[in-house]
Amino acid sequence: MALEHAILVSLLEKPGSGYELARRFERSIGYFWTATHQQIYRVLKRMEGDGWVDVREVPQEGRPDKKEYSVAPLGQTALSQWLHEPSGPESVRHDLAVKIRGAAFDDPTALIHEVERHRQTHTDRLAHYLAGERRDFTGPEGPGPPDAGRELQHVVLRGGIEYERMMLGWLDDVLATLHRLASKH
Amino acid sequence: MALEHAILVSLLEKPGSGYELARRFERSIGYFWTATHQQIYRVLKRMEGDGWVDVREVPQEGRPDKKEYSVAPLGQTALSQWLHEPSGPESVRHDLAVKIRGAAFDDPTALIHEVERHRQTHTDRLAHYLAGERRDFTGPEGPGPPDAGRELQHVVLRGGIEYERMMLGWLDDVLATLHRLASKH
DNA sequence: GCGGCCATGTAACCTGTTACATGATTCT
DNA sequence: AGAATCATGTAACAGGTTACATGGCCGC
Repeated sequence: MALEHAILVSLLEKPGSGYELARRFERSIGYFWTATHQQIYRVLKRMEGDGWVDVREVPQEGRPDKKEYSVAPLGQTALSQWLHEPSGPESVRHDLAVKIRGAAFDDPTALIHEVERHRQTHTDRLAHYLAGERRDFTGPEGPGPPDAGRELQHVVLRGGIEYERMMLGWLDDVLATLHRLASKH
Repeated sequence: MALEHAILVSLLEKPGSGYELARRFERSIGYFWTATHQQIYRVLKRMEGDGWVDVREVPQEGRPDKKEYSVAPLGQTALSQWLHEPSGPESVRHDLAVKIRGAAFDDPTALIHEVERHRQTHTDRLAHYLAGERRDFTGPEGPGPPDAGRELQHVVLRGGIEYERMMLGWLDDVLATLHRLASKH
């Protein structure tokens, strides 16, 4: 399992509460690892029990108090160990591909709207990624030391961007195929 | 959930046993939806109880008897209904991206081997997909009616091919980044 | 007053993974 | 003799999803 490790990475980048982690899993990290707040609270509690993270109660004004988590030495070790062991092939789950093959036994044209909907979400995400790239990764690299973290975050973001571009191209191919099938009958 | 639906599509393409389905989930269908045989037997039993599939005991010589499943009318209806409802955004799980961001807090160069390993599996898969495309989707379309099923299977395969190409490009980018970080210190 | 954000959780349930179990046949 | 393939399953556990629950503050 790797949710624990994703949380460790996020907390190393910046300590925060379960709620804040949940928000991050809807944004940056969520682009390659999804998790709900229930899942996060559950795992965080286990990690606390295992001594992977430290907790600090932070009283707040005007809003509920929060528990700020940060990575403990044991967590560092666990992460390092995980980084050094090979990870298997990722399991894939593409509803849309199943639907496209299933459409052969139903009305293929009925899928056009669904595919267009997906196309829209990928367009939006691409725009969002590109905005993030412009915001965080343009300008001079600075005269200081080359920031490894920054470079690595950037290359992951580039992966997201390429993924969205690939998907848009493929979805156009899918739409063209569906339209061809529609006109041929 | 869509494992049920993936099974329905597979059985519509060709009826078969649980074992045969498990094999298909290692090949063609497995490219966009993974499942183990245990999972398949469990779900198949539920689908049988729900009247989505019919079973036929097939005695065999020289090998164990098998149960051949095929889609029942209720299953057809269920599939059709699923095809017409929108599906949410797919949940993503990319260990490698987590590891890359995590590498900022460890030794980034240690990841090089892991990334190269992934690169190799993607190279292999691409070759495999391309071989499948040559085998199944070359030659004249034939003078007969345009086969919707064939066209749709092909467009899904093209998606797989584009995905692998994108991944190879990105992994090269990742490797270049890791090497750059390694040389700068 | 209503909806949304911040913040934390519990409980039930459904899915997915790993390990174990059996047994005949075919190939090397 | 040993390994691989065909064929079906059970059991235990880990991980993920959905629904429910609470409660103050802020803006419209």
